[in-house]
Amino acid sequence: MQLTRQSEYAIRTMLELAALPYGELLSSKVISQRQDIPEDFLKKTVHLLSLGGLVSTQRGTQGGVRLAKAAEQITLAHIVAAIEGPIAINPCLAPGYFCPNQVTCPVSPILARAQAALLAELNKQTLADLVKQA
Amino acid sequence: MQLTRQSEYAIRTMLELAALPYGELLSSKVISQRQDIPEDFLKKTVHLLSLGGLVSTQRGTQGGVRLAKAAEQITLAHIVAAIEGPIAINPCLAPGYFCPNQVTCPVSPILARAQAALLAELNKQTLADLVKQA
DNA sequence: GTTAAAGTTGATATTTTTTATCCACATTAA
DNA sequence: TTAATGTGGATAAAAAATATCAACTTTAAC
Ligand code: FES
Ligand code: FES
Repeated sequence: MQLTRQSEYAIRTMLELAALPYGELLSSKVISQRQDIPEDFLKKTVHLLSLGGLVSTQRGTQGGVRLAKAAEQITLAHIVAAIEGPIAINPCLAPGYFCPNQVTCPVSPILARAQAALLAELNKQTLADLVKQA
Repeated sequence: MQLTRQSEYAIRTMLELAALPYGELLSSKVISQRQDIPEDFLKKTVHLLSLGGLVSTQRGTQGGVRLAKAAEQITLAHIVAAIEGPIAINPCLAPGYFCPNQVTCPVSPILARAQAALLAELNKQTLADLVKQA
């Protein structure tokens, strides 16, 4: 019932990027040093963020990572989903999975509501809001 | 970000018990057969529920497990907490842990709110409500 | 009293997931 | 041309979750 450490790495990375002037690049190496995250592991994390469309990357000398869209359009839920996949507090609630018991299962509606509430909160504030507060 | 299978076992067990006339015993063995849960693993799960004050147990022949309080006073949140400990979607939010960054950390308030929303939903309906629906 | 049914407890094994490391490669700006 | 950087895949190490085993205690039933 916890976020993985990798999600936390991703959040911290996104906060670093969002604090920069929009469009500016920061290398994984620098991020890993500033945030004390294992460099090679962070690289993969950044790659996941990239696949999720949250950051774009630039190879080569002076390359790095930058936000792929405005910080106003990014929320914690987006970041977590990019790393861990769609948030599902129970396998039965994962998209694409149809549980055979679902019709009679009295638990699943409650979990569904709980999950929706969780998600709603994670979407309430944008990355931009977070940076302002810090 | 998921409930463990053990929590699911616990929920299914509690539903079995709540379906019984109040105070009636059911042995771990029978529950494990009905719900297709490894018996020895279920025994430990039941023990956790017992430590959490949700069920009481009776040793010896004809012994078993029964609800320790009315199904109206038990929610999913209680069950999960008995198995996994206090629900914390992030280590920083675990009771007793004081994160040194908490003062400046912009993420923690959001996670705290998300966690509260999750918990509220998990507490909204009682075990008794669930049994009625099934 | 004996016995068999049950919960208790702790050790250990297995499996799965998460985290970390390593390295060969592709791209690109300087 | 070269050094900095992301890409991608393999592998290892660590941690957590799940499962199994076995010796023990309690207790109702006979
Ligand atoms: S068991 Fe799958 S929905 Fe409840
Ligand atoms: S890092 Fe602990 S509260 Fe944010």
